[in-house]
Amino acid sequence: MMSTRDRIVIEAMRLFWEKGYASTSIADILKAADANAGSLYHFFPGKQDVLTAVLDAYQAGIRPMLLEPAWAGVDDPVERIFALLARYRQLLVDTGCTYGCPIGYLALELHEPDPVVRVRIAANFDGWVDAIEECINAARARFPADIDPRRLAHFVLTTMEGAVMQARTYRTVETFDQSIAELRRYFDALQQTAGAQKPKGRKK
Amino acid sequence: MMSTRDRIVIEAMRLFWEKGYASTSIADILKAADANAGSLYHFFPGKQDVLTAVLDAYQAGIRPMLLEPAWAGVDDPVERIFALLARYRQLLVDTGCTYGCPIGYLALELHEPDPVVRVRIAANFDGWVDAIEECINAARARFPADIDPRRLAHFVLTTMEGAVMQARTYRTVETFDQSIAELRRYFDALQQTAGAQKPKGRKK
DNA sequence: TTGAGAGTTGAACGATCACTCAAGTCGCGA
DNA sequence: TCGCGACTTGAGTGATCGTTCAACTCTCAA
Repeated sequence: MMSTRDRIVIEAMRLFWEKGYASTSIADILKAADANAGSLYHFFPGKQDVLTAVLDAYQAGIRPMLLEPAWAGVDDPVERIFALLARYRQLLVDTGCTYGCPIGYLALELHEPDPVVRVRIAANFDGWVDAIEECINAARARFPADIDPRRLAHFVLTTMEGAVMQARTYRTVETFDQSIAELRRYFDALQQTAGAQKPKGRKK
Repeated sequence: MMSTRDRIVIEAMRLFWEKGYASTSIADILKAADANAGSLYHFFPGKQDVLTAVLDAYQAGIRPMLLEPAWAGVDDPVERIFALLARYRQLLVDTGCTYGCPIGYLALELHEPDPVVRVRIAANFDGWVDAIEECINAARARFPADIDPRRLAHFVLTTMEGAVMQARTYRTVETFDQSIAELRRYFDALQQTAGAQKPKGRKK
């Protein structure tokens, strides 16, 4: 059976994702988690502590909930990067281009966040970038020697977050697809420069 | 003399930029604009109408307040793109990496915004992308024939917004600089492919 | 001089916010 | 069987939210 604490965190994850942090009231969380105010404040000193628990839960879920499903059946490291991006595309399609990356959402909403919160958002980004960097390093030989794998990995995150933001604003996956297409072209150009070894398994 | 209505819009622009829409109260705006509640509601039916007025003001200011200062003394169209990005970099530096693009901020904060609001955010993005597209078209001969100028312009916006988001999260311009550096490398690769005509005036 | 409309004043409204707390239920070791 | 700590209950707190409104001042055309 799921504990009250877990139910609160899970429903808060969903609500922060759907409505944002500021627009989600404690009452919203309590109703969704079928709990009372006293229970929530028994586990969490305040609303912000619910947020930090949510961010910790996201971070813990990066590999099992995000990367592993996205990478199932995809072996080529570079294709894994684009498989992950395709995952976000699917998220946009499934929600009518209204819900994007929950972390990026919180990153922009909380303008002057408590360091406790900001550090956790940064940690989530780091976990994501780590995964991309692994892929780039696994295909290191295909890229020019002077590229910086981590810098390029950050650029993939930059593209994803920016593309999701535009897709949500325009309510179209088209802008998302076009940004990813430009990123693909950049990757192709990089790999072409280095000599284009074993480009295997590219879809479509 | 500046009218009460103008003062309200200008202070609301600043406050929405600094604290976000939801976190800015009517009382905040009234205090900053030195006005009373009745005056605000004389000009605006509600808080959301203040927001639409702010978005209209941003859109009207794109050329005179953003593009013209950024492009002063920069003639090369491609360098104008990066001069505009440098403008956002300066904004980050001046504010200790806390304030980024006000439109991107609102775009993510308002999750299921009234169409009236969403259309205005999209219009702001469009105005920005139009400017970039003009630059690309002005240097059309330097790029491969099969690139889509508007698509590439959207990609510049994608990069800017994503880079600003990360800079704010990490509280460093470094991540911003690195993303822009990757974009520069992409532009260089594109122009190299097409034959590299007249690369003039690149700084540093 | 007068009247009317534009603009201003600021107290007050009900709703909702994050949060508190005294009283209660429950499981479990002693 | 007892007692204690973990957890739950839900009414209630003051603060703040967006918004209303009747009364007021000011400007200027008639």
